[in-house]
Amino acid sequence: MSDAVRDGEDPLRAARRQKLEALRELGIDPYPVGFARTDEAAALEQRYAGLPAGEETGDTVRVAGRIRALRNSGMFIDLHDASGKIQVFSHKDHLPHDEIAKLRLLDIGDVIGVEGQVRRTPRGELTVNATALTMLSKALRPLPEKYHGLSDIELRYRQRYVDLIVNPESRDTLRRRSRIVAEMRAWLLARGYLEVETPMLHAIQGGASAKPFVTHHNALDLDLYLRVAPELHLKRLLVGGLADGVFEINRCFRNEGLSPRHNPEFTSLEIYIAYVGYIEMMRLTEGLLGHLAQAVTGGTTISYGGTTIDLAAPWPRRSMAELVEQATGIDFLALDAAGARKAASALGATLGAGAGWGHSLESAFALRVEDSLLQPTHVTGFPRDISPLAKADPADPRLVERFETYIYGWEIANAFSELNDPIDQRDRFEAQMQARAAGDDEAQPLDEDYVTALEYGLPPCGGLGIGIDRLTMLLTDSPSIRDVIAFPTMRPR
RNA sequence: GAGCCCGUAGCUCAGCCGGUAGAGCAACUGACUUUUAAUCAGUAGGUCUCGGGUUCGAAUCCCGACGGGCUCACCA
Repeated sequence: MSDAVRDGEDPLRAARRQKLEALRELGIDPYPVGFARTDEAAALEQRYAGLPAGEETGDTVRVAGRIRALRNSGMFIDLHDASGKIQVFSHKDHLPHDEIAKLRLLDIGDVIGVEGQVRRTPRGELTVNATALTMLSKALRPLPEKYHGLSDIELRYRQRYVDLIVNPESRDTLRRRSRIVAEMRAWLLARGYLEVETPMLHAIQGGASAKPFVTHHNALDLDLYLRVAPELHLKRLLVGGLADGVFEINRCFRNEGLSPRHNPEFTSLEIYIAYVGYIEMMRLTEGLLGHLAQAVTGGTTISYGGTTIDLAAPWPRRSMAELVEQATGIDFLALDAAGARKAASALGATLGAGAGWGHSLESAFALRVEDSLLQPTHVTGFPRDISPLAKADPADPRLVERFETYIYGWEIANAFSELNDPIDQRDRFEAQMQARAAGDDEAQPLDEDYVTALEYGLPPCGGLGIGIDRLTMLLTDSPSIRDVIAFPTMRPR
């Protein structure tokens, strides 16, 4: 009896441990260094696409991957690498006797290297006739069932490595996410914008209305916030003239509830471009998202959850008040703060202590309009009191030059003409401080240094933020944000 | 934070108006040897998430905890 069995280890793992020991007794290192492979599965499939069934080539290749299936006692092996599948044929006609004996020590899940000649079987499967098998990594745990795979949602997220091995859709989604970020970066760099990195650890939270995570720096004996947004630092770089357009693609952290559309850490693009206003940012949004859809799905018409969404530019621009009036018959622009509050409450809104006219309008919008904006729509006319970093609308002091782009009822982009008047900015911060004192713990505190930066002169600029996780959900038709995050936040088990 | 639902073998699932568990795949033993969800015969594998309660008896009913999903609230 092996140690494993004696220790009460699960018998499936014990069997594999015994095979591991058997390999070692044969003088085989089950975890050797490297393997000089010549080809990936997909490359072979492509190169030998014209090879007729039943034909042998005599071309020797070396492939490597994970055993996903063993048939006929190991005579046929499905070997999967990152590019695809290649079949391995282990027959005594090609393999020495002692190699054939080693087949008994192989398990589904093992990573092996194979040298052999390429052929296509009479049944049409591209195959490597193995002349040598090399154990590259012995797997001690069994893989999930071959047909249904791993469908337990919790296990898929907790053990993403298993999910990725057995579920091609999971691999595809995360690869598309990578592609989205790469294409986004390339598209922005091609337009001359500078990619930068700004602090994750903030002494003062700012840049968004959200609850932060707090951490502590020991040497400085200082509480720090994980950033809720990079906005204020990016605009400082614009003040400094580092470039006329700067962007950052990076993580933000918000200490809020989890849901199929919220993960405590998420990735956003934020970009600030000097000498343009929010209208230009609409065009940028349309251009960027259209390009990404094209790159990832091959077109600008996508399908999400059975809904067809047309991303072809231009997208309609509608003001928040107009949309709310259309949906409810209530013209918030004709109401004062008290009237708006009453109207929003009548629609079912629960408004906090410090809620003003803008909060009421926004609540009405969220309750009655948001979900209906399935096709891309730029929503403009945002209230000033919920937009402390946006430039006022010259035509209506209650509003700012801001828009949010809604797709499938979700806020996908948020942009404005950035407020660069340091005196106005200080007033806005002070209003936020009052809201904070009144109980709004998401109101943004005054960032004295940011105001100082504005006093040196921030060029007029447009800013834009896009949530990459939700965008990826849309472009990959993923029902949960956890599907597009490799390791979503989970409660420890 | 609230409501609803879920948790049975490594995986996918049956069993759930109470009588202490089954299948397929995976594993093991053997057969077969051009298969591809290989096939055939056999074997083994379970604190039924955990803790209480009701009961002669609980996977099953009740309560609580833990973990997960969805919805709502907060938010992107």
